[in-house]
This record gives sequence, structure tokens and C-alpha cells, in this order.
Amino acid sequence: MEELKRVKLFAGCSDESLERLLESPCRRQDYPAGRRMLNPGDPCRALMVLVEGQAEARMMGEEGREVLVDHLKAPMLLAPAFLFANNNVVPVEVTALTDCAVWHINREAFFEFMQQEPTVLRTFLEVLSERSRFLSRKMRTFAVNSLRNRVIEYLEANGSITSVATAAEQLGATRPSLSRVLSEMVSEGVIVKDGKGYGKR
Amino acid sequence: MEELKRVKLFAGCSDESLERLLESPCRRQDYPAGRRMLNPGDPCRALMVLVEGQAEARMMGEEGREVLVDHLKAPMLLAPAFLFANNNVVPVEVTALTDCAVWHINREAFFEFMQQEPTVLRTFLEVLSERSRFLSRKMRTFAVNSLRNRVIEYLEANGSITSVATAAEQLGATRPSLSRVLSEMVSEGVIVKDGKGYGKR
DNA sequence: GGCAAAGCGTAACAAATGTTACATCAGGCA
DNA sequence: TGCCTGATGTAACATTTGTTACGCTTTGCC
Repeated sequence: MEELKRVKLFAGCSDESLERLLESPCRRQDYPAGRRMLNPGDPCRALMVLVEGQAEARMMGEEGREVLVDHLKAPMLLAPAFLFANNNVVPVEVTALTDCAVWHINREAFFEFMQQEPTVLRTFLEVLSERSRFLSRKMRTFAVNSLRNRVIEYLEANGSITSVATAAEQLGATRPSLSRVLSEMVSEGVIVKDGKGYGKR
Repeated sequence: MEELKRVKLFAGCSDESLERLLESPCRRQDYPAGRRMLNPGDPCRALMVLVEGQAEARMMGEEGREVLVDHLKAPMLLAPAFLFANNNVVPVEVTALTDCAVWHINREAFFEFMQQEPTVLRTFLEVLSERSRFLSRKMRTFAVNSLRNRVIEYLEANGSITSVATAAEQLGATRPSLSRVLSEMVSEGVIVKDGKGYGKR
């Protein structure tokens, strides 16, 4: 499928090798906008490739608290880091923001495929490593940073805050709390308010 | 080396293939107890294998806050999840608790090796996936759980708290805070105090 | 037995963040 | 224009957690 070649992982693949991969038990699944795509605890037994649409991943706590973890935009892999775990369940809730399409590729076929395609193996290892960096950065931020410092890291990474409500979800805080902290930081000159939004400096 | 065969990753390897791997630029490094082994920001360009001793990994925040992330005990891999990242730096500070020895194995040689040894590749992918699960669980716990809930998860995972001070470091709280929460939970009957320590039920 | 050090419980206070409620403001639309 | 909706700022209060300090108990050691 041409769709798959748009994914970085399969970028350098020959057509015939991809066709061989797709001879294994695969399927393409559609999700309308707003539909829940994955629930925490769902097993991931296949390599999932988001080939169309956008989605968001959230983590939920016992007490109703939740965090907007990631924005998913085709083309990319879904939860690749959990594919080969022994108890491979998804830790997040994934919801379609727009109409989405996901390819499910048999795990063992993909494993064989990687062995025959060193480029794919290399890229897959890179993707996994990037996910680990992503997760460890998030963990560090939540474990040892106050909201103020999380705001600073957020601005370093994203440049500016355009939506306070969305940023609050990503930072694991409530909107009023973030709003207050932002106001304080502006009055202290740590950050600036630029038009409708907040920025560095 | 026989040491390496004790590592799960190389468990099923033939001697001659391992010898070939070790013909690449490798080295064994010793660290005395108490010595810093890795600093946050250090690059990891080689596969590091802890073949002797015990160590601990900590994450540090700007404000002096820190979290005891992991206890490392030979034989195991060090920071395997970051080996193939583009900007592959270690996010933690690793300190030797006892005298330690670490093998550094050339990354590219290891990559070749994995391609020739499907078992090793499979195990390595499993290890990476387990690390991702570990990190995402930690992240979730810090992002959406109060200290009380972190205590409950801690007890689910570890059975009991034997050292309040150590548990506080792992839970990202101060010792007095954890002590207070534990007392409250005991008086509410959520957990029990068994001898010198705290347990479930 | 006595002493020192380490680990723990706890109290009083401070700081950070959540909760709830309300007012304001801008943009879209009838 | 006027209304409605959504996003935001903010205030008052509650809750959680950190800070500091102190006393108690246990343990190991002399």
C-alpha cells in the first residue's frame, strides 16, 4: 500500500518487500472523529500505523485527574514502544480527533520483516529510543518540577502557549492554577504575554 | 567473556558468535563503590552492560528535588532504551552502590550482531518495551496520582515499605510528608503497620 | 550499661496547587 | 446591533505537600 510508504519507518522499502509484509494477516481499520481508538489496558498485539487523521493520547488517574500526553498525527506509529513487551498493554486512552485510519500489521511478520530489512530495523530502534526519551523527559518533568518549571520547559519545547486550557491539560494542572502561575510569571518578568498567548523572555 | 552470558540478552548465544562481537572495539570499566558512573547529559554511544555490582539511578530537577528512579543490579543493561536515539543522552545520574564493572560494546557491532542473532534481537526489543512500560507507568504515577495513590501503587508493586526514607525518595516526596500520609492511611485502615514497616490491607 | 548515630513520628507553619464561582472579553451569528 | 458561546482572569477558600525542628526509639559499639 502506498499509504504505508509515507511512514518514516517504511520510507526506504522496496515495493515487493512491502507487499510480502502485507501478505501476512493485516487489516485496515477506520475510526470516525471522536471515536475512542484505544483504551488503557488494551493489548497491542500488532504494529499499529496511523495512516490518516489525527488523534490524542491521554493518561487517566484514579482521582479523575488526567493528562494530555501526546498529539498523534498521521503518518506515524501507534504505541510502538509496547509492541514487544511481555505484558503488552497500552497505558493510554487514544481518541480520534478527525476521521482516522489505522493499519494493523502482524507482529511476527513485522519481526521477520525487520530482520530482512536492516534499514527498517534501524529506524524502528530509533523510534523506540525516541519514545523512551520522550517518556523519560515527561516523567522527569512531572516528578521533580513545580508547575512554574514545567511552564518554562513547555515554552522551551513549544515556543509559546496559545491555549491556556490545552496547555493546562498537557502540564497536568487545572486551568485556574496555570492561569494564576502565568499571571505571576508575567508580573515577575519571567515570561511575556504576546497578544493572546504567552511566550518566552 | 563468560560474564556477558549471564545477561539475559546474551543468554542463548553461541560462544563463537559472542567472541566475534567482542572483537569489535569493546572495553570493560570498573567503578569503585560510591563513584558516579553516568551524569545526566552524558552521551551513550555504546551498549553498556553492568556485569558486576549494584547501582542506583536518580533524576534531578532544577529546584534540588530529586527522585530515586531505579535500582540497578548486575547482570543487566544500562540505559539500553537510549542507545539508538538521535540525541542519545542519558537522562539520569547513575551512582555505584558497590564496586561495579561495566562492559561497553560498540553500538554498530551490536547492531550487526542483532541482525545475525534473531534471539538477541527479540530479547533486546523485549527489554526496550519493558523499559517503555516502566517509564510510562512512572510518568503516569507522577502526573495524575496524589501521594496517597502513589503509596497504594507502590505497595501493589513492592508488597511493603520497609524504609520510609527510601520509599519517600522513590515516590518523589519528602520523608516527613510520606510519614504523615502513611500515619493517616494507617488510622483510616487503608494500610497496616506490620512491625517496622507498612503493608497492604 | 552507656553513648552516638540513624531512622522514624510528629507538630507548626509555609508554599503550591486544586476547587468553586463569577466577571470579563472577543468572536460568531441572527 | 445585540446576543450567545467559549476562553480567559481572578478571587476566596480548601487541600496537599514541603520545611523546619524536635523528641523518641533502635541499633551498634565501646
